[in-house]
Amino acid sequence: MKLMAIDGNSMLNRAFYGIRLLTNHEGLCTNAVYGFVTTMLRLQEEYQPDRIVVCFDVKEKTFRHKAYEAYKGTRKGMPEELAQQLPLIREVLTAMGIPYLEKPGYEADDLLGTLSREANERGDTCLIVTGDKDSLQLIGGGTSVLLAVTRRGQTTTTEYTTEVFREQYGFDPIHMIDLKALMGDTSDNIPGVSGIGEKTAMGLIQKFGSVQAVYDNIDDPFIKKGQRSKLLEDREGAEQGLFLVTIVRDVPLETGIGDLPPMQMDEPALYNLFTRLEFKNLITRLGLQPPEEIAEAAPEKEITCKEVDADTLFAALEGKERIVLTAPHSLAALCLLTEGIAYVLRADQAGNAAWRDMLQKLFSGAYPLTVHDGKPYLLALLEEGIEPADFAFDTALGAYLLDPAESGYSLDKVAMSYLHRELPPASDYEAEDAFSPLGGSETAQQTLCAHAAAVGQLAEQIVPKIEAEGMHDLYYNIELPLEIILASMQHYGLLTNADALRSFGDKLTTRIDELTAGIYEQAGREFNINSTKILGQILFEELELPVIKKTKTGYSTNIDVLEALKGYHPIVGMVIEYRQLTKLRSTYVDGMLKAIGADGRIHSTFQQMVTATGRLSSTDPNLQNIPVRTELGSELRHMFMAKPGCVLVDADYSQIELRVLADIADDQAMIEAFQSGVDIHAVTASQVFRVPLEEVTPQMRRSSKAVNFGIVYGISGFSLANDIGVSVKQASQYINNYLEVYHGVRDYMERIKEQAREEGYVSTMFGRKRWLPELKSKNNNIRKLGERMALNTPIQGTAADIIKIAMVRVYRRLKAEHMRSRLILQVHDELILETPEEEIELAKQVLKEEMEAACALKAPLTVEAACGQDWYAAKG
DNA sequence: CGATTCACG
DNA sequence: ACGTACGTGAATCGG
Repeated sequence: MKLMAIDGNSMLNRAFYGIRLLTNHEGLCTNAVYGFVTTMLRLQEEYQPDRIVVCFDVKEKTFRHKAYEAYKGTRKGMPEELAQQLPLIREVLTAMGIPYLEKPGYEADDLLGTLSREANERGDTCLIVTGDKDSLQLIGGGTSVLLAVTRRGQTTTTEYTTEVFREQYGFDPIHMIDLKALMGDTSDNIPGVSGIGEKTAMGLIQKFGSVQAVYDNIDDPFIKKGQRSKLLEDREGAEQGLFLVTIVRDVPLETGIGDLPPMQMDEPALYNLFTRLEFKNLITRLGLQPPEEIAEAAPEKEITCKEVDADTLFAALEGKERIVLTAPHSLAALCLLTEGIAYVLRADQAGNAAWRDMLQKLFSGAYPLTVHDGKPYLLALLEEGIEPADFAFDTALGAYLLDPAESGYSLDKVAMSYLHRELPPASDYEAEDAFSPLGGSETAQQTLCAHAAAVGQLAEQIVPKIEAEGMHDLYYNIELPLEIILASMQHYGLLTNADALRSFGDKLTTRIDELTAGIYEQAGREFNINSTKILGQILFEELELPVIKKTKTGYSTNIDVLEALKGYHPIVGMVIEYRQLTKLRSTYVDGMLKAIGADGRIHSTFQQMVTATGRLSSTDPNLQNIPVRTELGSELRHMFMAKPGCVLVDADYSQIELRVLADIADDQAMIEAFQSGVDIHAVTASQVFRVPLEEVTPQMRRSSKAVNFGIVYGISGFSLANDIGVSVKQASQYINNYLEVYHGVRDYMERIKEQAREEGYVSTMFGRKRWLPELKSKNNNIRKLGERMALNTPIQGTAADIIKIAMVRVYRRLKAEHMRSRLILQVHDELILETPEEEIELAKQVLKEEMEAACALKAPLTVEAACGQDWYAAKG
């Protein structure tokens, strides 16, 4: 028989430090357990042992230890994130049917030693799995050691037999004890002979074989004088070392080898456990099935795949309640799945006009299409001049609402999360020639059908979950209709003046060249100004300017630091300007030029499934961070224009987040402040400083404005102080005064944190949810971060909901009134239309009305609209 | 590919 | 005693 005996503590440690922290939804750390299980499975497969047993340390603790540990909140020397995984691994082992041993007063080593001895005496072989070299002494007589090394998250093992060990160390494994006894080990509290290190000890044992033999031959000329005196001086260290290092091999065990049961997985239990731990790929790998009734529904349904023409298709789709659509984004082919039959159509089998007619009919809204990430299809249709209707359901959007903090909602990821299945890659059908008459399109069709089946199964799970979470309205009235609006915004794009952009860039370059020369001169040499590392050296080492702040890799050279250094050296001001100008040139001038399409317009991508709060984001290029705060930067906005005969109409909410806060917190004082004054920061100042509105100084207003912002983010005195340049004490005083006046806000801050802790999530006014596992973290900083998220997310998220509602309303109103104005941009609290000149007034009115009516807050929303030939002018 | 910096709301 | 404002995306450096 072959026994595999695993050092549980050593392997857990290895996994914990070798794999980045993983947590499940609830914030439970799982990386060590995950690494342990995968390593164990791999070894089981490779070595095929007849029995596996895992040994753990249980250190006896004195009362004093306990008190100390309670104070520290952790086990001694063990991070909490690892400690909390100790009970988990026992649960996993139980579910896997793998026995484990622990005995108070003995270390895992001792149990391994005893088990291996017993095994060898019975004539069985034993494989010890550990990361601890001390165990190498156990090799021999039928026992070998698999020594584990973890690199880049991968644990590899080397099998040490007597021969392998001898080859490497030059002595027998049992003398590992002697080696360690001489050299000692501070981390294990083994004294060793002081002054004797690894090299010397190794030489001595190789020559003499054991500690005893070394002392028996202490006068041997091989031993150098210095070493001899050290050895003689500290013989006690060696003796003690021998005792401490020697693994006990006769622990009285209740369980003998013969009693060990073979591994027997309790699959349902393991399924549940791995589901809780979110070990999705282990579920797949072990082929675990959900317990009982779901197990019946889960097996992949056989679907039939047929290539058909349009007429056959429409006849088959008539009256169906759900039709799943998959296709390459080019729409070169379509796969429509309904009631177990997948119909495939290919553009190359139809005439151009016929294909277009078919698309028009299919996407007209007459057929309830379910897709996964529909925006690319909508975009392709718009490019064909076809105006599609909303989809009936989009599983990607659903998955996003159910957990907006995930990183990406590609079909393969979502299928993995919900169906625990690996799908064939979309590249099978996204490839340019996937449906060319020549190419082997068999795979493309099959994958398309397989994906359709997966989307269908996803919908079966996600549709009811959206209902159960109370997200029906959020989903069907906000997110789903928004998809096509975003597609159309991307489709229209924003007209951009490339020539003006280039000449602005040239202007920047001229100045950048001057600055570069000036900076080199001041530094006394040429260097890469863009390199923070070198810039740091120049400023803080060569020019010896005071170090204000450090990053974890070196000196910080960010704008706050540079501003603080401005008075010290003329180079600083030049660097500040250099930074600003190069930023403008590379990110904006060059970046935008690269993005201008053949039609002279920039077609950004509006991402609907990225942010954890519900906001949109904009990429390739990002049009939501075009400069505005500085005079020079805002000039860039001249480059974004309306086409001839049109203007840009820009409408933005005034203080939407604060109004949302006033409403959510139901803070009377703040609601009144909004009702009474146009200048909320001044009104806040007047209330916080208890002076009449007329006597509010600019300084007071500035402070109040910073506090207003800070509150929304989950303020601290420290950060506010940093922001407005007063002492922490002073800043904390401001916050206190503020919360004194706005006690509804103070109550909200407490309430929301507590609620979030209890429920594990926060939600917006419209039912958007964000899970906050951070609140359960043992790490104080992470928990604090979680609290700030709990505070901020309902505010930022509700504001995001509101402007999304406004977008849907504006889009529908423009359509209903047959206007030619088009929504082209959204910047979080701002909407921009491209509007024919004759519609300007109407467009402003539509924007203002629909945006203000999007949500009736106790502090009512107000919108300001302006227009102009370009974005600069339209900003009012 | 992570870290740093900086642009926006 | 310690670290410190929410949410994004892009460019750049350097290991």
